[in-house]
Amino acid sequence: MVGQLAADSIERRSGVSLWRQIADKILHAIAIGDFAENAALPPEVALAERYGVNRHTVRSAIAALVQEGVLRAEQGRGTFVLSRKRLSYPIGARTRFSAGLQGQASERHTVLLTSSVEPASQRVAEGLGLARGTDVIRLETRGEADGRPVSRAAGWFEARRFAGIDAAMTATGSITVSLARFGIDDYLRQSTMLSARHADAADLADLDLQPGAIVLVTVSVNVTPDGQPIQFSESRFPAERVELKLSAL
Amino acid sequence: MVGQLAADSIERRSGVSLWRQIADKILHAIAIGDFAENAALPPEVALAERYGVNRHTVRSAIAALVQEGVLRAEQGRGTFVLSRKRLSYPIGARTRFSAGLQGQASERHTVLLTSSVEPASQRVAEGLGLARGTDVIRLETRGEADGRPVSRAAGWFEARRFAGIDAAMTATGSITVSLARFGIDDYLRQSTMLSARHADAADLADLDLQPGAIVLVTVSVNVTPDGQPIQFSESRFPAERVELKLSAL
DNA sequence: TATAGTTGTCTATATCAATAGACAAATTTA
DNA sequence: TAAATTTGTCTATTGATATAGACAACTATA
Repeated sequence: MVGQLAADSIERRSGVSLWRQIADKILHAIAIGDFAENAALPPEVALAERYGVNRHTVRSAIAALVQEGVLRAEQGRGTFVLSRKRLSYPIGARTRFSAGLQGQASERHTVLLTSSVEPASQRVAEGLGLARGTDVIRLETRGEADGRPVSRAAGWFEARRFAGIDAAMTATGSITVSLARFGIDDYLRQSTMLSARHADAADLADLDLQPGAIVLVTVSVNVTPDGQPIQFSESRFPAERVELKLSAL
Repeated sequence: MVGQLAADSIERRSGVSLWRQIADKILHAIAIGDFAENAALPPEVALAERYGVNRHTVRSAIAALVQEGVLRAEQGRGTFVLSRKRLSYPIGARTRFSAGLQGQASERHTVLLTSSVEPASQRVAEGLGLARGTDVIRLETRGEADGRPVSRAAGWFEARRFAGIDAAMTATGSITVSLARFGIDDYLRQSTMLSARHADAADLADLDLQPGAIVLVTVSVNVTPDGQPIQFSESRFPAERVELKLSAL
């Protein structure tokens, strides 16, 4: 006996199919460490009995997770866990992407996907303390750990002050280093709003998720030590691969 | 024109039904303030066209939200928004339940549901720095704002040190005040782990949710100013009614 | 080698989810 | 009052979801 899946029941006529709910439960069990890497899942008939559903329904759930790269099924042997526990992503006053993931993933980096200049929307202007419509630079980035996307972020900077930050980001691959080129040696996370929702079409593509997944969303403002706003950002994290560790803000 | 719903598409064959996805989108739009209280939703045919689905599918989504108490439909007139924006629940070093919700809800309180003594599980023991199996008191509470549940928490305290905290909680209705009776004038949130998942059967009952809803889950340890653990807790928040505001120390 | 245990595939059936169209009922507006 | 707009109800059909049972294919082990 290796792992223990939650025995609580599942909901019918909920708008969420039974196989999706069971897949979520298996993901959760793996995420909290109920199954070690390469551990065998209970046989399909046992899972079916535990959740009170047909074996084929369990198979649908497993098929989705195999498709997702979480499980590996071997005929005659069993079904095995491929992926490790969720990454624990730190959120704090001095959160820096790669620093906090040390020891959890052997390889990690941030990719700049697109950059553009646009007029500040209402919320971006509010966050940065600018007039609405002021030109801002938008950087779209993706954070990856061991080749899997673990975050997708959009960051906005005042265009006049940070002209060329997109090039710096491309060259250095780091927001922190890029900001240093503009004389920002230190910055703090001023405020963070946190919510969760179902992944939409953009999330599915950006984070390589399967439909029905859940994303955590943070909206935050970074400021200099003297309180001057420099960056407004919205980040999305796949809840099945990441949990957030709130440290001293 | 009053509100603006996200134009992005919805996912078919995802394990999450179209009506559930549309209900989620409407909830989100209300939550971020796209619709004022008592504002009219676009007519069903308009919504159906926007999402590329049949009118009856939109009606299923609306029916679920009416059932949930979020919308009110009036034949011949339209469909109207009942509930306000999400509560912004503060999470910080000194988070106290009711203090942070001032101004967002006219009435708020914490109800003690059950209390019991049990041997500490592995994670509770770890969090409190006790040996596994040590007796701990478990308090189950529900936070309500304007009559609607906004949180459901389980808190564990060392039984020997905090004997009678359940009675104090019943009498005072406040964890903070109860702890003061044991000489704890101040305490800090040491660490918080944050995740999100689909609501299970217990969440549905505890938080008065509809199947398919999403809950935010925090697991945290409170300590005295000199670092001594006093409380281990797990809280669940309905993502459709609450967002978390991570504040500074 | 035989047997038990496991995943894979097939057929069949019932129920839920989604589409389609028509019209009724209530409200607002011209 | 008449017309336009909107929600409510009904029937019918299609596709996805879930159940049920049987058996094949593969693996490990007695």
